[in-house]
Amino acid sequence: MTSHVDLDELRRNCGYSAIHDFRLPVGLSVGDLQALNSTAHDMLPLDRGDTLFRQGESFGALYVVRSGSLKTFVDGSEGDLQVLGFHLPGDIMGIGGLTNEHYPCSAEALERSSVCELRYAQLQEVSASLPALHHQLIRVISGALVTEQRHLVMMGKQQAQRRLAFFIRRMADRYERLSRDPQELKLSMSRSDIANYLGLALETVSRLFTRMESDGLLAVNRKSIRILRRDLLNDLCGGEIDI
Amino acid sequence: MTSHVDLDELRRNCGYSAIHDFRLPVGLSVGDLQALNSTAHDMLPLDRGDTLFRQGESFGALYVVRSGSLKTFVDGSEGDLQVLGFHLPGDIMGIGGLTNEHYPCSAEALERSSVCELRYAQLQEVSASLPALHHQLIRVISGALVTEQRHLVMMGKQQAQRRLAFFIRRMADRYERLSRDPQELKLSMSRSDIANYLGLALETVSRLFTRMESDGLLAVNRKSIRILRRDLLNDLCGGEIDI
DNA sequence: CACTGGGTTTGACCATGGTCAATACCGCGC
DNA sequence: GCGCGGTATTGACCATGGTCAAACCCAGTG
Repeated sequence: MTSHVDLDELRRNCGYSAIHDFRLPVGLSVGDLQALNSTAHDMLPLDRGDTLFRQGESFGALYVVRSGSLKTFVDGSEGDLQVLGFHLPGDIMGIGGLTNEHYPCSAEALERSSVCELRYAQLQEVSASLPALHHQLIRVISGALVTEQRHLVMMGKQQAQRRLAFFIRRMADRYERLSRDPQELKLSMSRSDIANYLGLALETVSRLFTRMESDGLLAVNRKSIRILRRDLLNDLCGGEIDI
Repeated sequence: MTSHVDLDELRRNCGYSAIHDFRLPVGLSVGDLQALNSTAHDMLPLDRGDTLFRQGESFGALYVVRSGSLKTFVDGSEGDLQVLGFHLPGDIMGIGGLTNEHYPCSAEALERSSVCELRYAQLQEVSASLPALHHQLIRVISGALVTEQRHLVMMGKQQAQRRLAFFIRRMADRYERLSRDPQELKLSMSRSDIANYLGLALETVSRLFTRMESDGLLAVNRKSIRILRRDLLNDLCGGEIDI
């Protein structure tokens, strides 16, 4: 088991982020964490619009967000594009590349962000001698799958407003996990990104924000969103967060 | 590497299905395959409507479809339900349960089907001594993630017709992989399942089928679909199958 | 400080596809 | 064979949300 001091030490370097997503409590000892940590390399910070990896590029590493945020998306041969997800600190990216040597989507920074790199070859090496880490890796990948399924459920909700409500609530949940104020969201992505993510038109999203504001549900100011009535938000979502 | 005879031998028992989805060429030797095979247990066949596992149930095993087909779906607390996928022979199910001890969705047979069970405890045991299998497991899970992303891309297509076209084409592709005739689909799921899967209304799907039929694209007879003009189908999808 | 430009909001209009309802079809058991 | 029940098709209607277009706001720049 890990003592507080050691975790705090790790927190300061890149490994921490990895640990955050390799969610504790895990079966990893302090030594294990240090081994894991040794596979993590810091990278130059990304500026808004910079690409971390591009769809089709050959796969080499997983990435963990340290600060800032990124989006992942696939683009079809004709301009059509689908945003797959938004990634906050602690999130792991590039998992889809594990199947077949190539990243199946692109990742782009939404604001100035830093990530660290887990070169897969090294990760494999380390985890070969650490069954706990191996299992943890599997859990993380499977977790990404479940996240994708949640996205799907959101897209299935026929009502536009429910989709957006769902989106906002999940953002708030993620903020809470990061021990940020879950009432006060700072959305780094554009309306158009949100719309695409939800399968809606950009204008619809904009309209819905103003509607929710005039319903007293939110206070919207550009990219800053304050949740005023969480209860009403939950009502809109309909159904609990069971999945 | 595996010789033909050995593969054929395995084909006869449950392991084959697993191998099919643990896609070859893999780094597994014949011995490895037999070890893998030893973890697979046949189960009593399921009848149409039978449940393989239920959302929320505690996770214990992965399942490989041997014959027939199943659907997976999540249901929210109020009647709303989302179909996540349809599973044909060779497909692995239950992967979402790896994250947190519980299946995040339910699985139900669409017709009389047989599956085999890979108890996870045993799988872990075997793969502990087989790095190749371990890596392969990771690839499979990641592959499931990518499949989910493809579903998402389909849901993102704004046009109902494009969604259905996409769906049909992917079904044909899967048929081809199973070396069935990819022109002649036997859809085991109901219109309502398809509609839900695509985020459409059941009536819309029905209408689209008849439209496509009168456009000379398909021949539709209830659950049997014959693809007459694959080229036109591809046109409808727009964009290539790049992802 | 004005100017420019991207992202955003708002409005008006209309098409796509959802809803409700009736009918048709097929398989199955009696 | 007949009737029944579930599934699928078809029709009519209308609401939601997409599209086009204009106005707006703020940030960054000269």
